[in-house]
Amino acid sequence: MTMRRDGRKVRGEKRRQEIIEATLRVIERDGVAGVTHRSVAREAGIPTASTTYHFATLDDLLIATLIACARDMATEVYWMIDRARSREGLRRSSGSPDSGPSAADEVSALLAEALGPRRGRTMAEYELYLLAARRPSLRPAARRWLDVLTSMVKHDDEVAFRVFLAGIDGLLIQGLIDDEPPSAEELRPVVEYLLNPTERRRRARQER
Amino acid sequence: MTMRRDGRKVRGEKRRQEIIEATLRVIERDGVAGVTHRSVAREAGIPTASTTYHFATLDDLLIATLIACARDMATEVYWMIDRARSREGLRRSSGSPDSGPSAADEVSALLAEALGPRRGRTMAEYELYLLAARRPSLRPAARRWLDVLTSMVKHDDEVAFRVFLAGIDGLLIQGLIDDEPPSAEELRPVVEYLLNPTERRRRARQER
Amino acid sequence: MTMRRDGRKVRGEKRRQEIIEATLRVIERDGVAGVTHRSVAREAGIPTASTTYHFATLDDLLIATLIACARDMATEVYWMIDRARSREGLRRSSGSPDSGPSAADEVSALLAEALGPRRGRTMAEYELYLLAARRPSLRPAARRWLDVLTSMVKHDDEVAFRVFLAGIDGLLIQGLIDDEPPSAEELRPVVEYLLNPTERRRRARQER
Amino acid sequence: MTMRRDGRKVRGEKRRQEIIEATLRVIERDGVAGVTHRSVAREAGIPTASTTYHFATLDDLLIATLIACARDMATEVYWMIDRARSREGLRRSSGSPDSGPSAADEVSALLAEALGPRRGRTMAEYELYLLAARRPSLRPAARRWLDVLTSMVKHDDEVAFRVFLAGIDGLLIQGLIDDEPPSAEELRPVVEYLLNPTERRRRARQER
DNA sequence: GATGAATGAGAATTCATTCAT
DNA sequence: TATGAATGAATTCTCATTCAT
Repeated sequence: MTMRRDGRKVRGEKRRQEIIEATLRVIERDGVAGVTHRSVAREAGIPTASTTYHFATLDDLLIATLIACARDMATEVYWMIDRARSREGLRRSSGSPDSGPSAADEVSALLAEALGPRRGRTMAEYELYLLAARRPSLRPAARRWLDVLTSMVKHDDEVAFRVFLAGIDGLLIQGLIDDEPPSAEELRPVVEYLLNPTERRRRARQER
Repeated sequence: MTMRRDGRKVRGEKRRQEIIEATLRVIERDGVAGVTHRSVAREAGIPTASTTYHFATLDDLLIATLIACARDMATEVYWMIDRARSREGLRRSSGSPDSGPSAADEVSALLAEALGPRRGRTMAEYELYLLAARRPSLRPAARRWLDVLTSMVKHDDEVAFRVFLAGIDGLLIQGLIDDEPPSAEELRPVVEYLLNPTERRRRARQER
Repeated sequence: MTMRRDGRKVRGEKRRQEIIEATLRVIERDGVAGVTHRSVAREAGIPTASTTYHFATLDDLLIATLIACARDMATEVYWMIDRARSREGLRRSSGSPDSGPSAADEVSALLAEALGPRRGRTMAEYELYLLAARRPSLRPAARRWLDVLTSMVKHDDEVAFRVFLAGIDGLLIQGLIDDEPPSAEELRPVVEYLLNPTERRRRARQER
Repeated sequence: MTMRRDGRKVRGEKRRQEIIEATLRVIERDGVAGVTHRSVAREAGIPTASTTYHFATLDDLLIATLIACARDMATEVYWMIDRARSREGLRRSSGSPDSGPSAADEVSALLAEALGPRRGRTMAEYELYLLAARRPSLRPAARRWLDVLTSMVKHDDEVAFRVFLAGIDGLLIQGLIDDEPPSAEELRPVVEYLLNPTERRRRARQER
């Protein structure tokens, strides 16, 4: 078994990646409606025929791009949770329960970022949702981040967890139509509320 | 002195309405991407030039349609709340606190309807959100239903109310990418939680 | 015989004038190609149907405008010559042959103005020439200024006069494609030569 | 090692030439205003999309065509002068100063031809002037024939030469709005005057 | 008379896709 | 494999013109 892969294939794969990245940039800038073989080729600085060669139909291109986008998003969520756990672990072992940012702080910051600097990307992700609403084949991709979260977070309170997931989506989509993107501070109380019923309960129980 | 308006203007206004309604049907069926002067004219059974006459650019057409859509939606929410209040008033005066559907039942039913029979319309509304995300001029329209709710419902707990609004949006958009539209029963616990977390908690404690 | 004219007719005539003026502005700005019933109506701030009412076809509109333009131009040339003659008469009677601007100075200044501040108008006039080249009915209008000059200026040297007329047109059209409009100073020697080659030569000989 | 170029590019270039030639025919027939992607395709006997493929915008098409037209014109002027020089050289060496057509004869004949059989082409050239007046990028092309003449003809009298160039343009454009194209005979005296006013006057004096 | 509505025609342009090299 | 050329099919949009009020 040799590791040597056909150089052409490697290059081809690279080209595919370039195209997908260019497509994502186009979606961020102009929305899914702005995606054409030509606009993507223009964005990537390659010949039009190259996009049609690697993605015969526009659908192929869109699906590949949106799946890649969902994959990235899921990966990010994955690492985010992973980092959060590490920190929590450290915190516990060090016996300093109150130091460092709380989960609500972190989530608020992430939402603020999604609605501020990464606004284009967030819009692209919701266009993915909407496209998936019309095309069943895209639905698994659109559900990816929900799935990752669901699988990684232990949720003793099923309902509270579903509310949390819905709340995040609602905050994001509503944040997209605010005239000014909301700041982390503005979002924090709501996020806290979403995150913390359990906590509150736990605390409530401890208080008893 | 008569209020007689120029008959031409009246007919023109009627034609505009027809076009807007046809556009909404196209959006429900094929999404915003499916809207063209031609497809709308086809749907309305009128000449193409008639759509371009009344809405010179595609944007004019989309904006007018989505604003009309938002207006309808807001009106609906308005009446919905109004009916709910009447019922509550009746219930109170009749002294039968437990009869009739609860608020959670009603909201769950509405959501299930939005994701089932009225799925196309719901998708159209979220396409409005997304378009508004890119076009500030559409934002007031996109916020209409939020505004109506905010103005009509007394919310002593600001944060809980914001969570409720976000949660509804999140449930709807997530429901759109479910393979099977969720039933009212599946939605009910989450809605209940959104409507009255404190209550829920209290009950939960009592059950223990 | 009463002077009372139908008020409506008067107003109609005024409207026609407005339209023609707006058309000329459009030609100056965008060329003959930019003239449409609609663009003119837009420019004049009146309903589209008003332009089609007063000028049923585009040709009617263009012809009327270009004839008006030619009329203005001819009138201007007429007064220009008239003023020049008055001045010359004054100068002669006052016995001061060298005071005041020479004919060459004046013509150079006029050309510089036509190529500078009045560039748009000059382009419009040459568009008239070109349109007249294709439409015999416009030719008399296009020849107006040549005719006025021919009829007003006594030209003992027929050939020299024809050279003068051709030279002026040539200078103007060439001036239109210069990157910088030529100044009166740059034009003066050529104009002087066109106006009085014999004189010029004689002087040159005397200087030797 | 062969110079073999990609056959596709060769064919593409050929197609471009065909389109440009068809465009020039359309301009000669109907003027710049008659040029549309469709009319040109019709004239060339090719699909409409082929014109839009090779010249994405109408402007690209017009500019390419008018530049080609200017190139042709300049080339013609070049050879014309070249031939004139050869003849003059022959004449001188043969010691027969008066035989053959004079320069004035030749220029008059050329002008008459430009206003008669080649009228369409001449109009096209002046449409180039006018388009160049509005678009700086076309000006170098529009000035081509002036430049060629300027560079090839030795002109000890700068002013007289500028008058000559302007006069030619003036005669042509005025000839275009004559009801009957002027004959070479009618043009000759003026051309003679333009070519050699000094000489002419001197001769006139000697005759007296 | 003036003007909004209406519409058939056709403009430029863009596109997905196919083909040949 | 990669890419220019090519083209049929739309798409948006503009227009001249007609008609009814």
